[in-house]
Amino acid sequence: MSRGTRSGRPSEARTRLLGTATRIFYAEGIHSVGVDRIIEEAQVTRATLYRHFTGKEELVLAYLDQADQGMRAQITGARAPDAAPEDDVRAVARAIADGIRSPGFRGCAFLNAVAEYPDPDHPVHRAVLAHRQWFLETVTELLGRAGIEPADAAGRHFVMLRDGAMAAGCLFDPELVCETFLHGVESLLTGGAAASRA
Amino acid sequence: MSRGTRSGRPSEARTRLLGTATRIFYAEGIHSVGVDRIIEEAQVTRATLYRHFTGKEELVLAYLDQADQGMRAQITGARAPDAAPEDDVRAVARAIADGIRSPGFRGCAFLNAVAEYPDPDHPVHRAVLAHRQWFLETVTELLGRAGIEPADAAGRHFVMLRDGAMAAGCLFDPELVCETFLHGVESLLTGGAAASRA
DNA sequence: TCTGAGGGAGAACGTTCGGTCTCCTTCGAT
DNA sequence: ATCGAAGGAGACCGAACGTTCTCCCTCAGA
Repeated sequence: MSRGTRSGRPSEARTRLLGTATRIFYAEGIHSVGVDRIIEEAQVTRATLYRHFTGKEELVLAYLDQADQGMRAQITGARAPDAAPEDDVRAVARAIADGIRSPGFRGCAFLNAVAEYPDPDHPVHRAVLAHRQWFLETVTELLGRAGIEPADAAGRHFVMLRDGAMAAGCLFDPELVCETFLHGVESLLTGGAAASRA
Repeated sequence: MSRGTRSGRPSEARTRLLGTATRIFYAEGIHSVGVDRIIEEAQVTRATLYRHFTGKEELVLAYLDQADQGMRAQITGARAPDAAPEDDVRAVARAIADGIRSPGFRGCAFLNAVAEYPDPDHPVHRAVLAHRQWFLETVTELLGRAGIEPADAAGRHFVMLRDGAMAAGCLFDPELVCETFLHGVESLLTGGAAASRA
């Protein structure tokens, strides 16, 4: 999918371009930033952009693809090979909470993107759907391994909590959001016996 | 706030304008639709738009204000004066679920809007925050009346489920989303004893 | 040594953007 | 009867949009 340099790997200008696009798209949205902003901050010329990408849309898709890969790495990194399955779920939840608490958090890149691309047939919209499908399946499998039944309902519940936490994380107090989220995940794991903590 | 006709109420052109803007903004986003589209579909002229609104931004604010009023009406309408407090919560949840299931549902107008206006100082962003604050307080009060303690934590939990449901409602199967949401609300009300239904 | 891709610099393309303007008509209230 | 707001029709503005183009330089691989 990524058409880098003919001879070998990424190309420095392309890396700078994609990195800058990622930072700006995530922080400010997609439709509201023009290619001029991106090429300026990436310190490349207009021609360089269009040598590596067919247009802005492909840049957006590359941005989401990078975010997708980052999240996959984050999740596989959070799982411990010899831990209890429930602890893998907790680790994933903790990783999500850490992201929400981190400075510069601006919500879920995919939920933000899909808000700007409502058309279900649009490539960007489809990329979001594909990512979410993978995430749901991954979480469901993790919960099933942890013995939570029915696993698919639990997976949907987990994703719903996550979506709500990601959406509210940059609109409310992130600490309270994370507390609520982790609490919800815990009661999902223990079957609702975690209503003790404030 | 609404500067309608000098002599009396709304003015028909203004109503058409706001209705069209509401429909298009909700269905397609804000930045990606221009004023030309709106004045064309509202069948008014350019001058008429700028006679009733100072610019596009004020039109966006009016759109969100209308959505806010609609939701307030929906919630006060869902509450029954002589019902048990928990049933008021259930009624609100059911109203939300009905919205998600309805055709043309495209997520939460406020979450969608704030994804396009990340700047916390922007009037549109602030309008979203104000709406969400009202909603959180309203739900928290309802839950407190129902005897759910601590009410503020329960309110945040409810809002988190709602946000997740609204976000996923137009990306997954709405039926499953609603089922998951209502199930989550029920277990919030009964203290986690609602893990029986599939 | 040559060749061709990568990249810089920048002009230019046509389109759309949000917004302002003038001119004319309708119509209700004073 | 008249005055002024509401509205239609449409020209117009400068700016930004995404995109394509030419020209030149550099540098690594064949």
